[in-house]
Amino acid sequence: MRVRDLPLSQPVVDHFADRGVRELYPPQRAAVDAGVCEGADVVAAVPTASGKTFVAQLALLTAGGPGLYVCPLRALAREKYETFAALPGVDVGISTGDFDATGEALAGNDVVVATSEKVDSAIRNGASWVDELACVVVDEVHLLGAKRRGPTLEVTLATLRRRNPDLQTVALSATVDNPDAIADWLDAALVESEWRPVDLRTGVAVGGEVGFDDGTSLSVDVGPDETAGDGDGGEARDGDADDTDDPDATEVTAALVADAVADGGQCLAFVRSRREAVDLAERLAEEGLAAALGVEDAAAAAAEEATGVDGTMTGRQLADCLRAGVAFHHAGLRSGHRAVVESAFRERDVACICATPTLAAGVNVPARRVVVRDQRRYGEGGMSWIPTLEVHQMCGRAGRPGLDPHGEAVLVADADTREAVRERYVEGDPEAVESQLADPGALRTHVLAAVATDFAATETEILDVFEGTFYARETGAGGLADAVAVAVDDLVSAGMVARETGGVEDYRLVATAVGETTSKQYVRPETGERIVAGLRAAADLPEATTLTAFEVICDTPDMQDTYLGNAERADVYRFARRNAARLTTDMTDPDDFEGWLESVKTARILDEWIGGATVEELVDRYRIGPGDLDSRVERAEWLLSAAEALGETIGVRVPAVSRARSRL
DNA sequence: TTTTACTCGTTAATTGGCAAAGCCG
DNA sequence: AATTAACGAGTAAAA
Repeated sequence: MRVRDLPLSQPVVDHFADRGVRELYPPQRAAVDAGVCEGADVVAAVPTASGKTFVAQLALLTAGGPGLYVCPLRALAREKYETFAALPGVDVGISTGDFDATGEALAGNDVVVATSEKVDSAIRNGASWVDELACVVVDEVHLLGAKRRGPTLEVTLATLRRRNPDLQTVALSATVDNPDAIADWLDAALVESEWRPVDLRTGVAVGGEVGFDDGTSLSVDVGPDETAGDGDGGEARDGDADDTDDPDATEVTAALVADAVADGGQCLAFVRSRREAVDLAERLAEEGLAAALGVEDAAAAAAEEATGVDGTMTGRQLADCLRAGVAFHHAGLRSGHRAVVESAFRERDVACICATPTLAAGVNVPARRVVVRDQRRYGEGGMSWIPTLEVHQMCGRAGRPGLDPHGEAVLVADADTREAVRERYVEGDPEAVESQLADPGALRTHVLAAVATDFAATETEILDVFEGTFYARETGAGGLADAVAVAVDDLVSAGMVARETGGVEDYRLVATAVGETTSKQYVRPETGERIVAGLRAAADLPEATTLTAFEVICDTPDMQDTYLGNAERADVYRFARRNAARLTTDMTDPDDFEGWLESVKTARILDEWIGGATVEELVDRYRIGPGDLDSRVERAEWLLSAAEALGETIGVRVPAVSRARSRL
């Protein structure tokens, strides 16, 4: 099947031909056969990099009206926006929390790219363009199994489809265990495929020996390379002979990376934590990878760029690594640093990125070889195996179409774990996607939204709204009845929703003014409640300052918490005591004292930030990553604006809130 | 004999990432 | 639960 036989305009066909796209990949052909170009609903469960974006473009280009492309990450939204904007004759708009490309009304665009939360928010705020859509494409739809964000995705999609029954729905998923359930939910045709444009072999490494799933094997030299020559024996025995006993996972990883780079291929190495990503990068910097790849100059240029971002310790470490042809990548990095790393890797100026799982789900950075050093991670209830789905996404980054003969994914294990790792990740299937809508917190949020937008005025009508969700299709909406009743009660006692007598049944549910503002500002009900209480308390304080404002917004579930080390606890405690007159919480009062102290720490950081402290100072005074500071500042802006709106709603003015906001 | 360097064992600290407002005619 | 950083004791080598 050829591109020029599809119902696309000539300029579009030429556009694809310019990029070497003339023939369809098998999964794309299957999607066309399923009717993506004729308005059919389709679910495509295919590996990453097997041409999902093209399927999305087909659906959006052939739909008889405006289209919406929903994806989970802002960085991905940007990437797709650029891809779509390159299509001839297509007006594209983008709408994410941090970025509105046009500023002009999104109604005029042929295609809008947005995150799911942004779409949800647009619906709550009554944006008109969502009702005029002819087609919606949901990328990474398996995310509806995610704890917090999954419910948003399924409720949003259900609402869109309910308000617009003719809407064509195309959902793109990673390979999961139950794509048929997702297809069933959407009454869509299922396209399932394991096909990839580049072969992928997956193997398990023990010591320097790798056994791949296709029967081939690979052997690399593991051992400390700083030993000048071997065989001097005698007293130096501890120094250089430890390659005889179990080499540790880091050394095996280093050897695997060095081996691939010697062969001209780039690598990604995944580890468990941020610190270990940095440590591994520094270890690999000793390997002379920049020289092996012949990119010393370009690597030095990238290091210069990284140095230019800021003067933090992290920045210096990154620059040092980049000079050696290595990089690390995790959420503690500022976006400027991340961008340098990503583009340097794509330009082939960097041999290896040592990363936490950020990179697995993020922007496109394919490599010849992927090494997954750690397969377990600390979570609730101790150390646990990383989900198979996630490891598969890491492995899926191996193999650059047209550049590598095949991709290789290597899981590092030891003799004891070899079989467990093989069974779980090489032979094992990814997990099934399960709805998280029954989670009480998620339900409260979406019940409030349904009431505040006038979609529902009774519990029965709320259940109708949820009728179209994945949860309802899997379990039956009736299963939600009790949970919805509890959520309504919670919202009533929180003052977000009121019961009014009259109407068809004996009472109607209406959102209170506070409930409505909370929903429109897109904060959780618990956050709205906390802010309202905090504003009232602040108004009574004799000396409410910006610190007061920060304390209120940091003590909400919408602000991420900041790690409070043992060494700092006493210090933060003294700080809280000193500033008791400016805090809305009585120190003897909070049930969750630890959590509150963390909030105070965050508030303190933000207050020093608006007081003129530099990133460098805050980063080493409070031991947080530079990127963490940025993201907290961003959230604070949002939450302070929500606080202002709520203050106006309840008629309480706290000047400190506006002052804090304007100084951020 | 004193000082420094290094090894080894014990204990304490630390452990992913992600999104969210406004609509102004 | 597991890994690593931090610390301190003990020992060998150097001054």
